[in-house]
Amino acid sequence: MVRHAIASEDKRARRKIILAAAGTLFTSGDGSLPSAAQIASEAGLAKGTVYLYFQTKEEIFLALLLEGLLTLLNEIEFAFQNASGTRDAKAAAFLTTYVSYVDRCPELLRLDALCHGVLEKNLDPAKLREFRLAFVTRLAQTGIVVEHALRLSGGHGATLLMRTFALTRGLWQSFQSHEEQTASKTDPTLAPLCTNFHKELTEALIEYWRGALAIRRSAK
Amino acid sequence: MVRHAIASEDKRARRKIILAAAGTLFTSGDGSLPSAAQIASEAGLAKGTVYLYFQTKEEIFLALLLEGLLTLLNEIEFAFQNASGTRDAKAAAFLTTYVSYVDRCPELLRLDALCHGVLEKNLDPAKLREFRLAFVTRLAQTGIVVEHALRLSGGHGATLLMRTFALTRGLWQSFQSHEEQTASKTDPTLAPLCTNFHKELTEALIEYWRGALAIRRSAK
Amino acid sequence: MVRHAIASEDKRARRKIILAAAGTLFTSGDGSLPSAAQIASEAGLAKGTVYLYFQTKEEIFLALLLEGLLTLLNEIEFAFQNASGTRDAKAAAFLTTYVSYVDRCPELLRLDALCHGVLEKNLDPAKLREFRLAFVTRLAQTGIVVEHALRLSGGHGATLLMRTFALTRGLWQSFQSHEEQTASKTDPTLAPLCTNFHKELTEALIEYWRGALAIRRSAK
Amino acid sequence: MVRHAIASEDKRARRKIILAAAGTLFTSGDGSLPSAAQIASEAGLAKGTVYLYFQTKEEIFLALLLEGLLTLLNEIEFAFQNASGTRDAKAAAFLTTYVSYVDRCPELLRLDALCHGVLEKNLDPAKLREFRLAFVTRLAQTGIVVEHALRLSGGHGATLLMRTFALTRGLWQSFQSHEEQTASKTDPTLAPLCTNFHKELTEALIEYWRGALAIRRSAK
DNA sequence: AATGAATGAGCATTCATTCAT
DNA sequence: CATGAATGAATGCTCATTCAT
Repeated sequence: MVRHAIASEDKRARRKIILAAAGTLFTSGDGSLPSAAQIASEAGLAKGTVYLYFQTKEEIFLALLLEGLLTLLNEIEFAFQNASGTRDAKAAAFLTTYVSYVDRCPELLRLDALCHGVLEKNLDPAKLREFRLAFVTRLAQTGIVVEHALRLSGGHGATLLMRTFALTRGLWQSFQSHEEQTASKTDPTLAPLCTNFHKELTEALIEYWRGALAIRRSAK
Repeated sequence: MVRHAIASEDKRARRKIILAAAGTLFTSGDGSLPSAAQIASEAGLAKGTVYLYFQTKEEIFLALLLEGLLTLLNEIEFAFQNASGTRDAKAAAFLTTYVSYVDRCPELLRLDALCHGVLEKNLDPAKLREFRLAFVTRLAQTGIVVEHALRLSGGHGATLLMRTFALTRGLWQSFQSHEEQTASKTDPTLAPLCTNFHKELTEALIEYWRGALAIRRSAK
Repeated sequence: MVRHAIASEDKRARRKIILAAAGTLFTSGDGSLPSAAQIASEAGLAKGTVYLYFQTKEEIFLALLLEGLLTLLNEIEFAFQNASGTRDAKAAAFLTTYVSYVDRCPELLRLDALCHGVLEKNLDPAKLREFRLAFVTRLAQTGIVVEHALRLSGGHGATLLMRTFALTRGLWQSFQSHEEQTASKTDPTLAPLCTNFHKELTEALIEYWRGALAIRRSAK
Repeated sequence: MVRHAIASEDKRARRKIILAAAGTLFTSGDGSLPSAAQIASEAGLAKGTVYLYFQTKEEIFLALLLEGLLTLLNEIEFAFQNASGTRDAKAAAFLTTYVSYVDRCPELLRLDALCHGVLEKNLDPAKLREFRLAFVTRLAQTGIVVEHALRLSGGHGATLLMRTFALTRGLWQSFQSHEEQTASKTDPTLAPLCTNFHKELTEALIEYWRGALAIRRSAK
């Protein structure tokens, strides 16, 4: 039925097809990981074929998460390369771009939230290390771009981004399961949770960045 | 075999026993939720009995999470009530206490991480709302204590705490799965992730609080 | 809460309450036996109390089935006592009455169908014998009335009724699960099953009685 | 371990193996449906494999029931094709054959009795319809053979068979649970039920057929 | 007698993964 | 390489019944 993927470029292409299928299903799904059978079917492949390209189902989603995170770092880098003006202006411009992007990719944060406690469970530790290495390597790169743009000292760029993402993830998880509910019925008792995520994240990041940059500056 | 819990105080006691059993198993476990059978056995009860006190297994752990969060809020409140000195001194004292506490309760963060994607899955939405309401109510209370201590205006105390917890959760998830590995094999390439969680959290929170308090002050 | 049933008349009354509750639930239910908890609740009693009056849940429904069958025999007897005219006229009159009655009591046949394969499974054999004895005793009685009315020889009345009920039960089970479906969608391919139960039963019984009476007559 | 059933003939064979295993267990069992695990084990397959061929456990037994019914219809058809002599002679010959066959296949009636209230419970309605359609289609076919043999008008053959089977089922259920007991302890008080099933069924069917054929004849 | 808390046996089904073809 | 048939581990929950109060 399906052409064999002989050349390694074909292999990579097939991997992409599987990832795309998994992504589509996850995005439109209910939050749980789609089954291997569903992924295969969506990709137009047999169940066994999927396991020729990934060792476990979780590996697929780890790859998907990595892809999402690298894209996010790309965006960040791009935002800083185009930024101009004072340091604070650059930071402000970045935050706006960043929050918008994150807000448009809820599935990234949904997947990220599953990483701890679902993905981990059935994942080769080596693969996990590989994942982290790839992420951190890219993060370091982007960190340098940030350092240049904001005139920070070495390593501080990556740290800043890391904490920025931590705050993002943490807030998203606080607000997440909530969103659905407030959509239908506004419950005044839950007020502290009820601001929407976009606004909340913006405010929190502005606070954090102000503090972080103030310290870095004064530290100089 | 087992005394019937007839008085409502007896019932509450039995509930506690179940929660304690679940907590013990989770803390010493591998990160997944213990089975209902294990919990019952650990509690010295029959499986069916557990379901007289909780509707689903997940409900047990939601209650456990709530308990942990409320205790954390207690600690926070206590820390602020005993704090003295300038605003910054109080904040610094609090952060020290807070980080120490959090560092001593990794299971709280482990459980919290499961909430999204594992607990949610098999949980009565009403129970979830109840959980959030209880948490937010208590959070608001503690928020007021914080406001008094730091002379913040209304609502800012709860927000501050919420974001503090978000940053905590987010960072913990970044560092978590990592800890085990660095314990055994130190891998220099993962440097940005390798600072230990305690130090990282402290630094990040200092940055965030500086920014948050600076804004609040200047806003006045 | 509830008065103790001291006198044995009270006991019988309570038994009736339980039976009535079980009957109500079964009639309005989906075809499966209501749970012991439901019955107790419907009867306004505690679960344990029900087991003071019946040894197993199935025993309740066996009693209910017996009640229904005895009532049916009552009706039959009554029909024959009031019948007049030729033997065939009496038979015809009886069949009309009988079919109408049966058609009005679908729960009796529903319960009867459960007897084999559900009730039996968890029933004290002694109780089962008791049930049959009570039924057969009463059947013999009614059989005699039938014999008088139709001038049959000894034992033939009961046999006639037994087979009449067997045909009823057998046809009902053929048509039963079917009824619901034909209600919504008439499927021409199922034609042989599609006549309604009332008509089918009437025709079949007329055939059977004609044969049975012809034989009895010629046998004389 | 097990050869993969790839060709569709292999698949059909495996289906048969499962059905045979289920049949064996049911026949030698206590009247309840064997567990899925038992069936798989008896068939020499893994539990999961069974579910590749049937969607639910109940579906297996529905298929088994259908098989039994179709075989019965085969027998009937065969009996009539070989019959000769007057109409009554043919009928009498048929009844003898029929009763003998039925008496040899008690598990068919046992399974049939479960259909209402056990099988139905966990069965896709579509499957149920499919089952009925298959049965009725075959019934109509056999009905035509009967009509030719007995010179009945259209549709009466199927009806006759339907009612014959209804009477069979109904009587069997009356006598069934009884058999075991009378085997061990003969209880004279239950006399009306104590004739054995074979004799009772024969008599009842003779009566019914006499009536049915008399009517059909006179109707002409 | 009445209560309702405690018990624990019982089981179909899914689905990630392997491996025969 | 691709396929899809085979595998079998893994488990929450119900509910009839008992028995402490």
